[in-house]
Amino acid sequence: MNKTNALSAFAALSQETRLDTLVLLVKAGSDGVAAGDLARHLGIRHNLMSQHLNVLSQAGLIHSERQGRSIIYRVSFSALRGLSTFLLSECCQGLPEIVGGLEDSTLSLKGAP
Amino acid sequence: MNKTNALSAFAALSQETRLDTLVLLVKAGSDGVAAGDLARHLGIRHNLMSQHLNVLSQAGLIHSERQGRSIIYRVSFSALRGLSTFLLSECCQGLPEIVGGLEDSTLSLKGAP
DNA sequence: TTATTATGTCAATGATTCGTGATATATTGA
DNA sequence: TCAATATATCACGAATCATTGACATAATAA
Repeated sequence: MNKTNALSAFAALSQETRLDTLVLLVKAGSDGVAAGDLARHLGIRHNLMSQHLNVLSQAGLIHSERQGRSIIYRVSFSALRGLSTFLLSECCQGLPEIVGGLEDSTLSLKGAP
Repeated sequence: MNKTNALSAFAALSQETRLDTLVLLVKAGSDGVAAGDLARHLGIRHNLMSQHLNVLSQAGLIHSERQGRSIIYRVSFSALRGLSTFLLSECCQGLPEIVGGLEDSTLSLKGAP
């Protein structure tokens, strides 16, 4: 994840519908979610959904795969990991004042059932 | 850091000059940097710099303080920490596939001289 | 094949954003 | 006080973005 990728990713996540979409896809995990289901969940039209999905795709944050007449979208774990690393290492420079102890606040989630 | 704050922060960081500005301010730490020095460093006009600084301020990512005729800008450690937590916990849901082992890649920086 | 379902693409429009030029405010020094 | 320095604000045009409506494509079912 270089600066250009990160800029695209930040831009993609700066829009509420797209941020909501990403969270839905993260929660769905490797199952993924069909484009239509995403649109229904978010209460937006299918063509607008399609365009937002395209932005997230271009940013490399999600991938898609056709399954029958549906198209299943899945989050890219590696891209999200890359973005997280970029934020912590490049932006925050790994400063303890910022990232120190961050592990704990995320570990609490990781341990939850 | 709630969703609205995070959206503003992502928007602020989706522009190259502003991302560069934030990194400069993180590197400067609690010393901060004067607005004019930032503009000179980044090779942009002072009024454009001022507007970008305003966007970062509105997003809560930086603060300013007048010092003589200069205005010193400093990064908000807590805001950056909040944004990092939001990304890891809310967006990535603390999934091990994404955030597992992230500590190590940032710790390596923290330890560097 | 025809109809239906699921999704994508294109063009248009209003809203927002980026960068510039001109002007205004605050601080310091002569 | 007057001039210089440092920064902010305002107004403008160009560019980009979000949303809509209309049309296109792909897969399945009748």
